[in-house]
Amino acid sequence: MSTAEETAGGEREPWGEVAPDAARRLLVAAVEAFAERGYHATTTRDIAGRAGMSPAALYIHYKTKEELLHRISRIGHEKALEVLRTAAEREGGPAERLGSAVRSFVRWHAGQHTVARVVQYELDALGPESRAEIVALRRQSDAAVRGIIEEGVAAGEFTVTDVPGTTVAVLSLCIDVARWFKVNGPRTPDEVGALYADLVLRMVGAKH
Amino acid sequence: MSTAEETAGGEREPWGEVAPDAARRLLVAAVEAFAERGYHATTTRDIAGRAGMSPAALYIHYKTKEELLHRISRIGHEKALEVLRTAAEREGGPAERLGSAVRSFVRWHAGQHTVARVVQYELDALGPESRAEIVALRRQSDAAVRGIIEEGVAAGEFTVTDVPGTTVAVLSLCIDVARWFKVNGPRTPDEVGALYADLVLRMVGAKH
DNA sequence: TCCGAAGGTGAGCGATCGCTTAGAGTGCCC
DNA sequence: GGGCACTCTAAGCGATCGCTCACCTTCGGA
Repeated sequence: MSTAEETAGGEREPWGEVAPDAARRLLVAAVEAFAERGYHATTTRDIAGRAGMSPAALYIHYKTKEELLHRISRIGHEKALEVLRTAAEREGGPAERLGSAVRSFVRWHAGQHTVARVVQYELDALGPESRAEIVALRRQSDAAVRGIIEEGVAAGEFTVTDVPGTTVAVLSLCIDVARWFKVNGPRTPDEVGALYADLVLRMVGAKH
Repeated sequence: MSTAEETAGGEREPWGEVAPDAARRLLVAAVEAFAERGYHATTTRDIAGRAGMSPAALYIHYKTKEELLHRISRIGHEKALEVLRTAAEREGGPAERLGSAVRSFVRWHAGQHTVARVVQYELDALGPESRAEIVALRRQSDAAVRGIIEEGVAAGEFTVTDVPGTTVAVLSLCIDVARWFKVNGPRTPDEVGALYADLVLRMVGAKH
């Protein structure tokens, strides 16, 4: 795998684009709190406390608690989509590209599982217009995966009868990693990614 | 498939064992509310209102709001485990039994997706002792699936290198159905179950 | 040297939360 | 008919929530 693939999506500096410093610290604190307790169970006092600030300081940088969730969701989804696309658009046949996409996407959901948990499981807490924006990003992930599967079927490399259904299953499998992955568990994000890439290639009946 | 397999887990009368009538109505209302908005975003006034009662009536039948979630989680997990085991213990080879187990388990998570959503995604809202009880039930589901896969590998019918990892992936795939399944979507619970059974048999490299 | 913008705090407002209490209605057994 | 257990309601308590306001500090530029 290439170096570009490894660092795509800013896995090293997840929130480097957020400024100023206090706003970034609040956002990082919110990600931790939301991932641990969930959006509704997290208080603004808890977020501010984790960032080493008073409760009122939060409202200098963000209008509401929901805006914090919205910013986290949008940036997180964009990172995940970037990771997926970078791997999906590399050179090679459908099997190589699907395997690479799943490996990268899963590695991101495992390695950044706190962000991923918020991004994937707290969507309902957003208002209608914010949620619509995020759903649009999600559809692009779906289209990217479905595109490779369709290509593989057309090229005779995959044997899939229900392409939309298999696409949903593949994405569901990858996303749910964020729910069960534990940092102190028996597997590294890399190992889970490799396992899942193999499983998905079996699901689409890839010839090897 | 057998009639026993179709009705296992009380898919027709999900809360028939809960008495008296008012307690069951409150529990059904809580399932709906928790599934729609999440545990922490649901108020006791909302639950009582859906059941057509005053807020205070809730505390005649349940000590706290958390006890309601605990009861829902325990009963729901027991139903899901019963569905899984009934299908897993039927006659036939590993491939037939794994396919049957996945089909039934997925059909339950799709058909009872409101219950399943609460049961699978609101676990963190439970206290330590309640959560431990539920986690124990979940381990039994894991053991049931892993058992079949190990059997299939031993019999030379499956080709799986990482049995625990594949088991986690299979269960994750099935459980996450509760998150994305929509009643008015393009597929019935039966259809999703059939699709997923096929996908899982491919994942384990079942010979056919 | 003075000033205004920017970033921060302590105190607290109005609303709403989970939950409790006092008492009323109902049916069943003697 | 009287007593009692059970079920439910109206009212509201104390705590905590998201968020606001008045005020303080810091600092770069004219």
